[in-house]
Amino acid sequence: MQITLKDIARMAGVAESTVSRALNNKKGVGEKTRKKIIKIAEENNYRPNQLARGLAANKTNMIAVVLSEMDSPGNIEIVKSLEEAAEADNYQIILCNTKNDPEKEKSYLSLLESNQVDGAVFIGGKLVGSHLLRASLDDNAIVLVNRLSEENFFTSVLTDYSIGIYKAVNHLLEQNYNNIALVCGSRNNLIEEEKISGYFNAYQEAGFKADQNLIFETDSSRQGGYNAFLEIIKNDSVPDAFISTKELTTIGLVEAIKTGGFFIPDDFAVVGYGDNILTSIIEPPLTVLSEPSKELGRISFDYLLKLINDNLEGQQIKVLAPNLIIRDSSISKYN
Amino acid sequence: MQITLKDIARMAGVAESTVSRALNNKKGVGEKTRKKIIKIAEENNYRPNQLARGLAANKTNMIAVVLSEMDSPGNIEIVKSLEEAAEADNYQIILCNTKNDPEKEKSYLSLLESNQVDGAVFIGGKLVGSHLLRASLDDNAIVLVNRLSEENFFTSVLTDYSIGIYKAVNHLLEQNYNNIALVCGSRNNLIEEEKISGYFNAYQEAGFKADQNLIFETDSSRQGGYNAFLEIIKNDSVPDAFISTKELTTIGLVEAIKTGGFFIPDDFAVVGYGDNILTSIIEPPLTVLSEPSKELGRISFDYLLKLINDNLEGQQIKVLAPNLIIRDSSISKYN
DNA sequence: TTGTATGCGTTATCAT
DNA sequence: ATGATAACGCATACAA
Repeated sequence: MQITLKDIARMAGVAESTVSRALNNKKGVGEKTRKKIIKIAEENNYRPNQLARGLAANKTNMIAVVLSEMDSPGNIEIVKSLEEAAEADNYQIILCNTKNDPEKEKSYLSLLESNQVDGAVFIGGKLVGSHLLRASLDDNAIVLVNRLSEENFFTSVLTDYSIGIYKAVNHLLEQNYNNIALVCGSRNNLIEEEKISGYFNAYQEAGFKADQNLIFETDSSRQGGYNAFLEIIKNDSVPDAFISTKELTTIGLVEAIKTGGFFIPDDFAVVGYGDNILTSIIEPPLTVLSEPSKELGRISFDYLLKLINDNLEGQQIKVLAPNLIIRDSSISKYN
Repeated sequence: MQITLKDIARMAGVAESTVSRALNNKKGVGEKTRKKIIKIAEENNYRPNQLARGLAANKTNMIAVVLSEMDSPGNIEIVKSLEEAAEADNYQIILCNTKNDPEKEKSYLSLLESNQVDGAVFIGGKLVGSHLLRASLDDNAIVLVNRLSEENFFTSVLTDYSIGIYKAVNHLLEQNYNNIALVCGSRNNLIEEEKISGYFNAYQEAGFKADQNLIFETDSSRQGGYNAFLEIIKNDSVPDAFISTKELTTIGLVEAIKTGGFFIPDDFAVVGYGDNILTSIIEPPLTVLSEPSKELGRISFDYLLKLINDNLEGQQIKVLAPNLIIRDSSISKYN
């Protein structure tokens, strides 16, 4: 059995409360007794029982990080960044993978409701469900990352996909690609609608007419991107460029193009998503929209911490713009 | 404030202990009262406070997963698999990233000592330190994954790197590559010694003489692999094949070769490490040693669960062999 | 400065 | 079958 406060108190010949104060650096303890207590604690490798501490103080120093999917390098990057921020503030992270299953999300939410964590950040995923809404009413500390919804009462940190796609389309138009296909996720997700609006905005501003038929929905997997290409080239009007808006979709799309015997950017230009190791090693080097993963992680933890400590007034929404990193895959040779 | 057992008890007009029994499906509760209690609990969205529960029952249903590095796709894969296994058994995962810092490892170990988690699995990393040893004496539930050391008292799940490298060398020799360079990590890690022994074994068995000078140490990063190649070609005797034993090193190595204007496998054959998306999209398709990540995760959780429940007698060591997946990068055209 | 006492929300051991 | 009560290990308000 572990050694407890009581044991230390007995050994030091003082009361438990004194030990508690001494070990938590609270004032009201004589310097001599404090020294003695700390010495004894160290000698015996005393570790406060965090459960008891949490129960008494109503604080666990743990947060839940709820991931919609673990296959996305960007999401992992966000988690890494969150972990660093959390560690600096002495917070532990409980990792939750929902695989986009709302039921799992609901069950992980009970970590909050059962006081196991002080707060939670939800990364990605679909619409906010009623379970999340209720959690917000219960005044829990919740931050949303890259998740959008109609009734959003939550503090959020978002990537501005609209401006991102806008930049990408603009760039492609400048390179004289005019039939730009947009490969995105299911439109029942508001985030995808954002992308589409950026697409139309860019076309409109440039004075071109966007073609509704060049927008393709697919799931966010590698296979999804692969299949998307196969579907697209079945069309009457074949595009001359692709914008892929998810990380793995991008990979699959490029593979499909190459497998089909086509060349990038000669036959098709490609703008992918995510400045990660994948898009940096695939050939040709890919022009991508780069998500500010580090910032997303850091800022969301900042917000969460403030929410936990009641230092955040009202709903905060931070929107970060992705960068367009231009590489070979979108540079027309006929310019 | 959350609703508690006491509240439910009051509403149902029974004692707290009865509520506890009813909600935990323990016997000794009348069917009618049980139904009534459950109904009230559900109506009020009651969530047992896990801290209190853990404190009383000395069980948290949480485990720590301590990662030496998060940049390895294989490690992430292990975590995913662990998460699935854990979720099935109603365990939560606390994610800990040590970045190979022994101090951090030590601090994460206190999660065990402070009763915050029921057990911990350590993935990768260097030698077992004295802190871990002490933890083992304290009878904590600990499982080691892909970590080796002299004084190893721990239940472990290991990849047999020796046999892996052996297979790789054998394969390359068969393809008539005779000067095989081995790129591995620092030899102060026993796991790396394992690799080297596999290398020598294969050479010896084939009746060839292995060249000590063809073994190169580098860190496990992409840059490490890149630099390794640059160093190696400075040598008098240049190899005709490479075996890279880490995931990111593999990527860097291939990049260096290609950047140098060389071709794979014409100028150099390459056997990489890790059957992940990276090695599947890099060109040419890479022959790799495939680590059984899924099994590593699953089995380590199995062991851990048994340790927690005192169902594991003695020290268990499970060794899994990696597969050699042969693709273009190691197939000689002159065969 | 230090000690006493109480509570945090459960589970578990006794009675009844 | 049910209830009263004592732990679990700590923090904290209050008393001394």
